[in-house]
Amino acid sequence: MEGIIKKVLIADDEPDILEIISYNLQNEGYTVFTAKDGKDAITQAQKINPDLIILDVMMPGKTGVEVCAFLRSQPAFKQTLIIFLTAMSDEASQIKGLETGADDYVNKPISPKVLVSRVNALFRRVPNKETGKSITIGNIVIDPITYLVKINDHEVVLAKKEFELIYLLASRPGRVFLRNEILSQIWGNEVIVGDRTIDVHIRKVRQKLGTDCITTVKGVGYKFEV
Amino acid sequence: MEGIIKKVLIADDEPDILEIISYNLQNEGYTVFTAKDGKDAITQAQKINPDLIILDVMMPGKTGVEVCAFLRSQPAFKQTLIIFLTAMSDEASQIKGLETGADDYVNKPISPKVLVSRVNALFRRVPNKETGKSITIGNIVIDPITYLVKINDHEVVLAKKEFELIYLLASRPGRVFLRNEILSQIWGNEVIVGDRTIDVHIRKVRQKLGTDCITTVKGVGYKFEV
DNA sequence: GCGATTATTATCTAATTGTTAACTGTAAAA
DNA sequence: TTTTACAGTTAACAATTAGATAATAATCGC
Repeated sequence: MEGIIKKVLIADDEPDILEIISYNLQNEGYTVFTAKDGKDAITQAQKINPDLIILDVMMPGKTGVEVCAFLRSQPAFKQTLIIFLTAMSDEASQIKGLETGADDYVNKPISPKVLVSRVNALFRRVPNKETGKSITIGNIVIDPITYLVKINDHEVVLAKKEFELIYLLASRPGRVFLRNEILSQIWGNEVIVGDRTIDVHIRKVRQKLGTDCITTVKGVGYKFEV
Repeated sequence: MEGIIKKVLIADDEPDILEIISYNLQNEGYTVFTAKDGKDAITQAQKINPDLIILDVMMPGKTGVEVCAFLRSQPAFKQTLIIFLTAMSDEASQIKGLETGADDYVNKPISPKVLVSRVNALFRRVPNKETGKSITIGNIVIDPITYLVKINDHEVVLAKKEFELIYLLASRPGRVFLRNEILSQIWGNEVIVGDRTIDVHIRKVRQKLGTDCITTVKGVGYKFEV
């Protein structure tokens, strides 16, 4: 059943906005959760693992941009859709917002109907979110919430990049990920790292996991296989 | 190899707009094509198969919305990203635009930088147009996603060039590929390799596959046959 | 700020993959 | 039958690519 009904988390400190957006999205068939500030948004996101998060930029405590940056640094939320909501319509903040990893940026005052259209458009493009859930393949369990990998119930502790690597590869078992894809998914498009960096991480993962579940496809990339 | 450089088609009847957007997208590394009206946009789209189409809504002849609706009705363009550009900022047209199947809707006056950010955001979300489908012919499956060739469920591992060769030939079974075509498709037009290079690769593929599914057409080229 | 962990780079090595060259086989044309 | 024009075969060589390891840099938690 999961994947059919989409979960949307809305974070805004203005109750009115929360209410009107909730109402409109619920009407459209989404399951809506709300958060009243940035910290709350993160807590809730981790609890309910939503398909989409709508973030007000100006919130007390943590701003929407900070929340987005934090979530995007976690493998579990790399693929989660994020829309910014803001009163600041200036160019610079819009660009900044989109570059932080948001999928859309909507200026206030908001037309609820336009927002709903934009939400629909995003979901049309990304039909089923494949991340956020723990992945089980054979005797290996990879859980992005706890950052733990279990092999035959034996826990393996991986560093962040190592975890992101195995999680990415395991998200589509068998599929070859080009080095470029790995770079843009894990390091981002702006960051430039040397050629051997991926290899070194791959090596560490292979070492720690013991099992050789990562196959090299020379000249192409790597893939997860059991 | 394709997949890394994205092709963007821009359709607008105002040359100034075309130019400024082209310039900014080219700077960002995209390959840009332009069309001056709706009809032209469709012709070009079919010719170059772009990854993203930016459509002005108000164009002489066919409007952007009509172009979008037409393209979306064709299987080849179901996955193509589409952004509307428009002076009409009213709610209704925005909703209409998004519901026609557009992925984003940007109001004029356009900030080129914001547009570039939005284009980047879309490509970030839809990174790989799943380049290449798996080919099944008889008892042979050639899958570019996993980089595997299966013969009667028996997996054969090919090197990169070998795989590219069989994939190219199998993409049009029965059709003869001239040696020149093979060279330009797999090696590219700049690279110059000796006459026997293709033969050697063909030989390895034949050897590894066991089955002789590659037929030599003397004086012409090679073709895939079962 | 300090120590520990994690990430990246540099360098070397090993392995694989790609190309060339020289030779052989073969089938059609002269 | 001989010639010719290709393609096939093979092995040697070249180039590319990834693995290993150690050293350096950056980051995190206290």
